Amino acid sequence: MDRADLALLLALQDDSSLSIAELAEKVALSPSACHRRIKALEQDGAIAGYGARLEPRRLGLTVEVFVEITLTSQSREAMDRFERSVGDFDDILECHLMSGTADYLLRVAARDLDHYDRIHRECLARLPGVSAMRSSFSLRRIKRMQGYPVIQAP
Amino acid sequence: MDRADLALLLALQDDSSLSIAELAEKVALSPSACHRRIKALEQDGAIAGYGARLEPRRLGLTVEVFVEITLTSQSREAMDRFERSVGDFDDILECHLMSGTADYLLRVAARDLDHYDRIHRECLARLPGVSAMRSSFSLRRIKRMQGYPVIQAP
DNA sequence: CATGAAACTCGATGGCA
DNA sequence: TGCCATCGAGTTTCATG
Repeated sequence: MDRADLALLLALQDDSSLSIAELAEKVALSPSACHRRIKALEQDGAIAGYGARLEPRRLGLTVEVFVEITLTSQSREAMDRFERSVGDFDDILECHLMSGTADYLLRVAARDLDHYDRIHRECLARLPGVSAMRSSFSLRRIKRMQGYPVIQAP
Repeated sequence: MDRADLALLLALQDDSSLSIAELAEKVALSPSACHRRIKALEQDGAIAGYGARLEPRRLGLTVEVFVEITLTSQSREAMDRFERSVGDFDDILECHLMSGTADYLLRVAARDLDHYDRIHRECLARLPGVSAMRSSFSLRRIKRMQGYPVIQAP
């Protein structure tokens, strides 16, 4: 994974609709070398896939929520059960096991507050072993996540 | 924006490397109709772009942090200054203006704790008008954000 | 006027030097 | 590894309901 690979990853993360020729120019590589490296990065797993970035507002999603969750028990079984359950609900977009006071951080999107209320009752409230739940609403998105920084190890 | 458009958005968000023919089959549309609708959705802004999903571990990023920030003042000027500053730092991947106790939620990724410490000093500490900052570390990613749910309005 | 089919063109792919 | 030929897919056009 050299400098050219990192440049490729950065360019592809930013815009994967570029043609091989355009990419090749950006990273100062021959088109064929470019093509081979991309295939290698895909096989390697560095590139997990390709997707369209959708505008949530255009999907009618006006509410974005971060939910901090504390479990009643931090036993291995309780956490396993909780994590398996998280996978079952499509309304939970993202989930992290966290350090600090809360145990988990969830991310949820909804059409409006009514819809979020429904998700809260039908999905979040059904997660097993939850002792406390704190929802924080995003009032406005200042900066959108476009991907991860691609930096060279020092 | 009818049912077929939503199905298209969902499919493209999930995997934009599909061919038009494959997409057309998925959404039960003719390839040409499929092509036209995608172009329309791109122009419409529903599709903001296309990108590769990179695996942060493969980029050497082992640390992912959510940072809650409180400002000293909630005046329009203070918030504007803060938000403009957020845009200047590439290390800040995402930023939301939040309801509740904290004012802003930031998302940061780093190679390791040393690296995060450096980001903390050279980037986060330089944000203007910050009165309190609380970092929560993601110990493990349970569920990855693949995009937004595409649902039909009721 | 919107839709589907077919021709065309361009870029991705694989083999070769 | 770079170049070229091939093939397949995206794009445009035209004909049709």
